[in-house]
Amino acid sequence: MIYSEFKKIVNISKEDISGQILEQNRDSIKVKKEKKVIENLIKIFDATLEICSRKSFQAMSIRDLAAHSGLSRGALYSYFTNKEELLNLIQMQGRQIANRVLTEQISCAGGAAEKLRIAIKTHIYLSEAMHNWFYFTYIEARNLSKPEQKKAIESELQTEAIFVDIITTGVKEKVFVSDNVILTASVIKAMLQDWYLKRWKYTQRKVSVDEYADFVIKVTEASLLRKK
Amino acid sequence: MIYSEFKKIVNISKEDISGQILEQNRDSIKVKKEKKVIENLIKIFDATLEICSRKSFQAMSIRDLAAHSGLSRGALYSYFTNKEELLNLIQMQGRQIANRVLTEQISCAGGAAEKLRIAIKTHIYLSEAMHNWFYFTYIEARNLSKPEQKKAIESELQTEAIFVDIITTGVKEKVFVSDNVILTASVIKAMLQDWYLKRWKYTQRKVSVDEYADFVIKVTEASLLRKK
DNA sequence: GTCTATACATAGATAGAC
DNA sequence: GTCTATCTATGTATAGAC
Repeated sequence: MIYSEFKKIVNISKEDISGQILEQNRDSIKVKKEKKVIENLIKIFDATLEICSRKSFQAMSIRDLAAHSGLSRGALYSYFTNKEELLNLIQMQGRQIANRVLTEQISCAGGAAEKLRIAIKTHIYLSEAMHNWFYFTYIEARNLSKPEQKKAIESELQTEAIFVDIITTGVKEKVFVSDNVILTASVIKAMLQDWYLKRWKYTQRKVSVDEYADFVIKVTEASLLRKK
Repeated sequence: MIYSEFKKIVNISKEDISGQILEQNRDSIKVKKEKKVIENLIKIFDATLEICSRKSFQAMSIRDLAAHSGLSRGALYSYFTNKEELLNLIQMQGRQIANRVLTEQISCAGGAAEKLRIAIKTHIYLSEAMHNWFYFTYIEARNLSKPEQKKAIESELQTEAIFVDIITTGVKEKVFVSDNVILTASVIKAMLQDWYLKRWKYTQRKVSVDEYADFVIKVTEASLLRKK
């Protein structure tokens, strides 16, 4: 799998899942024509994420969003009942895309060592293809409502659990050595997150996605594959 | 060095540096009595960081801050000219404390391998002792003015440079093996930051500061000390 | 379905009393 | 030095025209 191919898969999921968002939020979304809704939801989400890569969600006014999305302030309120709900919709959409792509990709790997490499690479590719969303979700997490916060934490722990599973299997199969599987998974996640949290740094230093992914794999394997 | 000792050093620096903050901001701070200023600045900073561990700086109103700090809204404006300046003061104070303690601690180490262990442990201890500040600075970074943002980035890169230096020395002395010193330093930083960014997770799992620090040291050494 | 105009709330900042 | 009262700006959300 090369990155450009990967990006296409993500974009297809994006339109696809905007349809699901409509289904799941029929009551808040006042516009009836499905085609119109999907088209405008994508406009609204993209504009929001673009603005929020520079300032916080709270600092983004509805006036800002209207200007950037091309819709008027009034029209925007046909797609969500209030600003907080917009936040929730974006969370929902992103999580659904990320989950789908991640599980799809990982399912087709063989042994634990290969699974680990693919999981790392896929996660980094994913956060590259959906960079604004990953950054947004991370940074806005504490501004969510309590129930939404809970969902975000669950999603975070679920991703971590994927790594815990892979490593545990690897230890059983005696390809990995680890005396603390959970901490190992935690620091892998920390390294994965750095890619989207400090993107300015890596861009500036011309570190490519693949270079970073390969490096994380190397560090991880140095720890897990080592002989005592 | 054990954590409880370390914490005392940080608290002494805190009062100490509030005095410096006053010197450096004589024109914005309208209150004249030095003792009063230091006392109230600490109240204001602590209250701000406490509130901002739960909501964003923008979401914190001056009314919130007045209630939590014990000062009235009017009185607060005797210590800063506007809300943004309060943000800058807190950045300034935190950076000065962190820099002082970090350089002090690292200076007294021997070889590269020991220096690396001490640098990792000190950074994690520091972010534990000043947790609210580290979290705040990270999460509010993009809401700073351009010049303040520049300072934050400099400070970030400076910390990274400490690790780059140590590793480079270690490679020269042939105690470390690394084909990409900068990426190695980057992922070490990522692991260090996870301690204060995901503190809820580690608290919940009852992972202690020392346990985490030792684990990060182990992962790092597995990568750097490995035989080809 | 989308627009413009506007009501209403919140929050930063200041003035003047104590 | 600190307080309360208040001015003013900004931003969310809605109503009603097109």
